[in-house]
Amino acid sequence: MFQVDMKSRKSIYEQVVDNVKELIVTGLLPAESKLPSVRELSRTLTVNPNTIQKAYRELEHQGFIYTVNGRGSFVKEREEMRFDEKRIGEVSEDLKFAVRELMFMGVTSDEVKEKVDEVYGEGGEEVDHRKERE
Amino acid sequence: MFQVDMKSRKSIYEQVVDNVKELIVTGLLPAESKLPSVRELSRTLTVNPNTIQKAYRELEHQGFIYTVNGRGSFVKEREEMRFDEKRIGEVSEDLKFAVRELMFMGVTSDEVKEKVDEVYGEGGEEVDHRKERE
Amino acid sequence: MFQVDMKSRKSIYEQVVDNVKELIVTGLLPAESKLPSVRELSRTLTVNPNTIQKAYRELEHQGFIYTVNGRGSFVKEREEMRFDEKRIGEVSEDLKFAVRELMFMGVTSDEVKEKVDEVYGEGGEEVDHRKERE
Amino acid sequence: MFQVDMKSRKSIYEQVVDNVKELIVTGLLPAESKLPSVRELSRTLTVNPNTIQKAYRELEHQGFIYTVNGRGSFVKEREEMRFDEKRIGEVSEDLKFAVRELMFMGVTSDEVKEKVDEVYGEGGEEVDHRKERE
DNA sequence: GTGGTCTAGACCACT
DNA sequence: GTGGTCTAGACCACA
Repeated sequence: MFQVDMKSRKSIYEQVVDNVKELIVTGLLPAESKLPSVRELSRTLTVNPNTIQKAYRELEHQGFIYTVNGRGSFVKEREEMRFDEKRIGEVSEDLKFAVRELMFMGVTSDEVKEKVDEVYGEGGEEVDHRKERE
Repeated sequence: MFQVDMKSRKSIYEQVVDNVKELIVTGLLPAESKLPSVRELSRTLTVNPNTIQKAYRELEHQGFIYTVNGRGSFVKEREEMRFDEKRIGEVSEDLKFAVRELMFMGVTSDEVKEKVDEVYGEGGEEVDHRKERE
Repeated sequence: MFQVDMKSRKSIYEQVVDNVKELIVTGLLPAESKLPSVRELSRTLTVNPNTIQKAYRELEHQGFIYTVNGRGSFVKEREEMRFDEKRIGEVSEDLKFAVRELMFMGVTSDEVKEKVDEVYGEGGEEVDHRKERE
Repeated sequence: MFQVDMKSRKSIYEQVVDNVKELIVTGLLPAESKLPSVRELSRTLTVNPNTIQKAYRELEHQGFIYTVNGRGSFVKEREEMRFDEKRIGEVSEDLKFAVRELMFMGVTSDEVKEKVDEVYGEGGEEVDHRKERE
């Protein structure tokens, strides 16, 4: 479930951030579930606890998790993720950056939109919980 | 035509690389056209020549330009550039990662596609490379 | 009447301290009234008794309550509490610090004062202590 | 200009954050001015470079400064501080917390508002630059 | 047990 | 020179 690639160009803590984010966004880590403790994950991945803590703090900054001092870190409720215009702006920039590169490599606008639809297809059943329960 | 943003978190050499790529793909720098010399561009942008040197080496490495000792650097013929599927796959993953996060924050599929269109709008008339190749 | 937020970054014992203070200052816990016993409150809030113990000690230390062995803890007479100017000065500095940041972010003086009024609204009828002393 | 109190209950990095923030908000560190380098400030204050870096990163997260890799950290233009609702919400909570405590200690609403006005008085001439130039 | 902070010291990339 | 990352190991507060 958790993994880092020591050979990656991405820094370790960044990999952890993206890793956890992915798990949350795809629903594998549901709201209110407890993340592994800093020490535990650091043992699992055999990296320094400080590195994990840095990752967790970043996730907190980005609004994905919350941390309680003597108890651990937990996934935030989606409802409690305040609608964060700033963060949306940042991610939109990342998006555009990737789109530019794809355009650049000859990928058409329609092909990109197909990829977008794929994602909205994956998470489709997660988007509106009420639908599922009916 | 050439510009760098001193306030960006991106390193200067990376900005130069992206900048030149952009100019090539949009056709502003056509095949076989000569790039400014390292010294010249370093003066224009008021950055260290080493930085430009590094950017040109990277562009050569990525297959966009070629350098002839004593004469300068030139844009390759498009036929000689090949965009590998591997890179497209990697960037597609980046794209999906951003899309998932936007979806998670409540951005709709249509809004994402609007952003995609904005990028393809920037690029202008050069949107579909295949046309040219025909 | 008593409550703690398990998701808060504030430590539980700090929350209990603030909670009790609030009840005292708003008059919901009048002078000489008995506080719930450590064990009772720890059951009510489902937290460790040590945590409540610590909170009560802190409240005693700050001069809000007093404890009689074997009988329990009680709210002090207001005349016996004294709020030192030093503490008021410190909190005033915190206040100004926050106000400066809000000002910096473009929040107007009137908007800040609205927020102040909201707080004084919460407190209700107990707004002006001097009245009582007369 | 910069200082930390090793005896303070506040952590060192938090003191640095508040310290720098204060300098920025009061205009002593104008937009685009360069902050001392991580290493330099760490020598000045005789604390570990990591501690300073943590403080700087926090300031970046909060939108007060920006950092360029090989060049250093700089104060952001006020205009570039995107209107950050989330941050305003956080600081508003800090504000209310202080107000509650003041209310609690018998300070009247009007007295609090006086303090607010003091701050807006200090920074008054900074608020609208155009006024000054006329 | 948990997270939070701090130090000392190392290595890397970019300018 | 600059910041960015990482490690090892220590101490504290809180539950």
